[in-house]
Amino acid sequence: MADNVCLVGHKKEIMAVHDAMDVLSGKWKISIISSICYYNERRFSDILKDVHGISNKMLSKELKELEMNKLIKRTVLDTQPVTVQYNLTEYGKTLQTIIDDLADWGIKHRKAITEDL
Amino acid sequence: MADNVCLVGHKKEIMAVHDAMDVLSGKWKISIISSICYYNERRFSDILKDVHGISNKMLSKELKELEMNKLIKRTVLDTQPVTVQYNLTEYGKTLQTIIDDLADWGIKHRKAITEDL
DNA sequence: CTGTATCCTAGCTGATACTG
DNA sequence: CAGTATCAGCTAGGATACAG
Repeated sequence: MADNVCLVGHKKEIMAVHDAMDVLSGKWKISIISSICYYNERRFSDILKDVHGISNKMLSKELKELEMNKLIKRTVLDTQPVTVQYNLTEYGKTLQTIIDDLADWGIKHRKAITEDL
Repeated sequence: MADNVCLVGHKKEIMAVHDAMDVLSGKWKISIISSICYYNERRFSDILKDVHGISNKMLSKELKELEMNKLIKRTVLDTQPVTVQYNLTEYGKTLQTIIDDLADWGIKHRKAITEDL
């Protein structure tokens, strides 16, 4: 068949998407980021409630990974008992567009599947 | 940017993101979609090469799920031997923005991590 | 070429309980 | 409140072989 159309290829874009997913993939990460993102700052137990179905173990693990990837910042507040605050870093905030788009798409998708049954 | 107008909460947005991720999560789906998306149409073996690291078993499984979710269309061509073409459906094309954003972000992220070491 | 069918293992994940 | 520890089941995912 004619492969003359695609001589150049799109390896770069596909790899870029892959790179992005390296950091964001998994069942929970994007939901966690969106929780922190929409509220600006969020505590452990808040996120636990926001992200439906996640366990404390998973949340803890995912937050660590996001922190390692410099997407979120963890701040321990000197209260009694201890509270911990999570914020997006400046770098994490660059994901805002993607989160917004996903929210938009999710709303349309929810409509699509409920109407389509 | 911060739309903290609503003090009550952002459950709706977070749920919407969650809904979107229901369909898109997993290690491979978004990469597969981006492959089909950038080339308009793509065959099984093409995607196998595009998406680095995926096995035929996984690809087969993920394609089925994407088809069930009406994001892609599968067309068997009457050639010898059989070839199968995958395209985004009109619905699948609504993901284009998200894919583009992810590609953009992925490129920046690649730069960020290579400079940061 | 486009898949299916097995087999097998690492690690993801939930449930529950526990610590500081 | 913010996690950690442990157990046990499930599934993602690779390797290989095979079928239409």
